[in-house]
Amino acid sequence: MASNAMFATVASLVGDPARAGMLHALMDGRALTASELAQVGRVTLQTASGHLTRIAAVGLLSLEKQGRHRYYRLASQAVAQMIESIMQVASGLERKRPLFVGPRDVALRAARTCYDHLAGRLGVALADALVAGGYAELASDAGLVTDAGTQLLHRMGIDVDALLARRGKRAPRVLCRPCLDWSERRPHLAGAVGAAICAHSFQNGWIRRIPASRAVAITAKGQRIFREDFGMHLE
Amino acid sequence: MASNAMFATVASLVGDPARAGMLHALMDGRALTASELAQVGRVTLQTASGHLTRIAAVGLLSLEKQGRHRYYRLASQAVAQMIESIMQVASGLERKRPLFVGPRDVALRAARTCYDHLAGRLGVALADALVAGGYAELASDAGLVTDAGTQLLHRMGIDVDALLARRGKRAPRVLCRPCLDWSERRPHLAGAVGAAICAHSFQNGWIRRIPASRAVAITAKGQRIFREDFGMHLE
DNA sequence: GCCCCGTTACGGTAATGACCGAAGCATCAG
DNA sequence: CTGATGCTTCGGTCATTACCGTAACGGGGC
Repeated sequence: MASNAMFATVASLVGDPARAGMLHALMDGRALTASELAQVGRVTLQTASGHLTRIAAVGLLSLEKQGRHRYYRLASQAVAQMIESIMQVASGLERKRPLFVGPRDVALRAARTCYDHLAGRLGVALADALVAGGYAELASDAGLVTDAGTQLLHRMGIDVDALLARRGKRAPRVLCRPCLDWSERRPHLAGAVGAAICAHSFQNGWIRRIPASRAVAITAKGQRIFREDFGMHLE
Repeated sequence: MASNAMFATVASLVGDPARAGMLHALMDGRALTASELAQVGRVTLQTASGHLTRIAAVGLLSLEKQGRHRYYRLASQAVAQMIESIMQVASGLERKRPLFVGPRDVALRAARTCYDHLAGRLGVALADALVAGGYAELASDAGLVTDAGTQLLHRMGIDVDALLARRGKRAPRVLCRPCLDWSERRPHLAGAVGAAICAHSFQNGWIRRIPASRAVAITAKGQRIFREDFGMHLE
């Protein structure tokens, strides 16, 4: 069984403030260098390096060397989902407090990535629009993309069928995972479909990353497409 | 936002071996007394009491007094899902090791509860049977119960429609959450539907709890019903 | 009244681990 | 080769915290 020891080890690895900050930063799915992670963790490079080797040794992070840089990224989707679920609990518990909202939070709340899919008001608005248009159904437990939805996505250039076939599709219907947004407290689209939409949005210049942050900005092109093609209400 | 501090606090609370053991024990969804939790955590009563008040103060546990006993239980489904996802990661990382399987593990692997639904070979077999019979569809991301499935459950005495109406049903279809089984590495049925089936199985004497464990035993009646009515292949 | 379950407090030990400075190793640029 | 950069490793300090004995206190149950 999942020995109690390993369970505690994993949790305690996440439980340190410096490491938590690093993992948090890695939640956008990209790979970051040790020095970048040292910054977000607010520790010196040596300390960060120690943390990173420990986390990687257990297997929560994977390492790829590139020249004299060493890039760390989350080892798997499972790790991302774990962090997400902890954030879920943490933000739920914090709701009592007089919730401080900084300027960086403003951008994060507007639109951000959540490992591999879109979150924030953008993510929730997208999910709402898909549901309202009959393109998707979404419950707290699970979601699915309707036939109309797969057609819409196909028109936009996302081939959902091919996507699921590549991943070893099991169900005859296109199912997807809802992900409760910690800032909006409403579900948005995650899973393979959510990831595909997010990746496609970057590729086609609908959104772009805001440097040194998980936040993303919606481009003018994106504004138009989200509004006209997806029927979204932004702001 | 979910402040980094609270995030780390929550994770570090789970990250202590004694507390991890207690939370693990609470994953069957029942409420346990402080002394029972002290036992599973392998610490004295004072130490356990300290841990418990700390966890409860943050909000991961809820307390209900009953006579001279104080029962602790997981505060919410979100907490249970968080623990589940950590277990997920931990068991995945441990797969390299020469996996020790004790006698207690045998029972756990056969059939157990996972907070509010069934897991282990029983849970997976149930999910497989529902899928094979066209009663459900299950992907790694999400799942749904088909019309045939709701009818089957209705015949067995579980009114899925009423259940979802009570919970504020949003989607026109009956969606449910898959939960990757850490011992079988295959998905089983979770969410509202999974919980309903589990509760109903207890009520009707198809299964019963094995004392001092999350494991459950399948009764003779249960054997028959699972086999004949659900078309399951047990063992 | 006494016993039981549980919390709380005090005092003390022991282990853990977070942290930084300085040195050591790679890689890249010139 | 040389210097600069990115990162790791080593050594040592310091703070945190888990843990237990002991003990007092408080309610419930009998």
